[in-house]
Amino acid sequence: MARPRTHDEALRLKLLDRAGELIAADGPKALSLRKLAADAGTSTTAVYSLFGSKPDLVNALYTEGFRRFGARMAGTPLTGDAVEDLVALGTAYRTSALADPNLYGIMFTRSVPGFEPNEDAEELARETLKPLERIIRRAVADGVFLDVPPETIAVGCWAIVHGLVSLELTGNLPEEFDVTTSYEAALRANASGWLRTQNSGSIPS
Amino acid sequence: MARPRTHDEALRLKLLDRAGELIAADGPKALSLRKLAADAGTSTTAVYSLFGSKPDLVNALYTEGFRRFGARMAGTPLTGDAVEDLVALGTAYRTSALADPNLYGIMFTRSVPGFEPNEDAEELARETLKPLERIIRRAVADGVFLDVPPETIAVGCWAIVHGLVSLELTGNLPEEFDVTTSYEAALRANASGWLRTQNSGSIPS
DNA sequence: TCGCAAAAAATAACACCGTTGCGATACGCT
DNA sequence: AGCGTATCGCAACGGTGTTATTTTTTGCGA
Repeated sequence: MARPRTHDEALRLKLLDRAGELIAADGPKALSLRKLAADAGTSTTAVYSLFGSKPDLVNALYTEGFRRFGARMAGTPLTGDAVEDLVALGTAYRTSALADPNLYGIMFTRSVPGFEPNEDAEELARETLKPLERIIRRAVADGVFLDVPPETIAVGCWAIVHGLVSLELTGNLPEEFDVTTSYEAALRANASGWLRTQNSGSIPS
Repeated sequence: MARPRTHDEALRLKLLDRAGELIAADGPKALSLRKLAADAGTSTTAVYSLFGSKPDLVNALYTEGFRRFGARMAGTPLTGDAVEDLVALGTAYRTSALADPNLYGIMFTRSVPGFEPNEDAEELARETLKPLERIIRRAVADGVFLDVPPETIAVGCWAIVHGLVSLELTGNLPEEFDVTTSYEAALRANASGWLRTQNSGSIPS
């Protein structure tokens, strides 16, 4: 039997590229397969051959977003001081989000209605949080942080950065708010809250 | 000249009610004006007479959501202990969100693409956070919390609850995760991080 | 009471969307 | 070389939000 030619990799990249631009420019609502195909000089059917459907195309964007995000996280220099390192990772997280807010929306706030990441993509997403977990696990083992399940602390740290960034991106922060300074203070307060020496007994394990 | 009759309030409530049900059942994507009108036994144009557009209808849902949410927040009993009260408010926040996740999405995560709340709705939303600010302002004034701008602390507290709830609702938490317990621990750790007695000098004002 | 201006709502159209049959095409393998 | 199949353009289907037009309903002034 005959073998098909391989998928057109150049067209695939071009579509992903244009899709990213469309979303970055006018939000996820503005990503239409017809506009995308016209921009790329092809037809909507090509998208279905290359990706399967619109959600599958978004899944590819999601994956690429987490690849870049993971690289940024893994590349932040660490000092060994748990609190400082958590602040540093949190700052890298915000930098990533502000660099492409609409991509952040796809990755973290389900901003494209029909889309849910597939299993591979979710696995990749989980992988990017490994540096966070490593820091926390060691701080707990060293007795620097409270003796609670490291996942609990990790989720708490993820939540504060995600919450702050979400509020900032959706415009829910006060007008005269010094975001950068307050962001760092909130991260440091949150991380400090898990310190063992300062909270002996105040948080149940 | 002739005076117009007032808007049909019964139909207005019926449409809002059905819209809430549709969104609660199948998510914001499933809210279609045609389905909504058919359900209510009317036509799509009625929605335009009563609300103006689909985003305006969502704005009404948003407002109603914040009215209920604000009542829940204002109704939580407080003890006077800042940390405990912040945990209590945070728990009420989560309870509210879990009661109607899709409404929460409209209110806090812009889950309906074209929609942005109008000025009145945003003012009402800000109003619901007043109990939070009151607690923090007093704790700072009493020297219980660090001497940083109360808005900074308020945003941090809002961010942790919003972050945790968002992660839970989007299914980003680990499988075997005890949400309720960890949620409370994270809230308590975050609030404790702002205590003055335990963090003297570690956070810049 | 009645009529009339104006608001409300229905009908039907428009432009757009994601998706999918259907043909035509171009490519890899025998 | 030629067959078979994956790929892709065309056109259609059912759906969306919105709007122009027409009809109905309404409440006040005569």
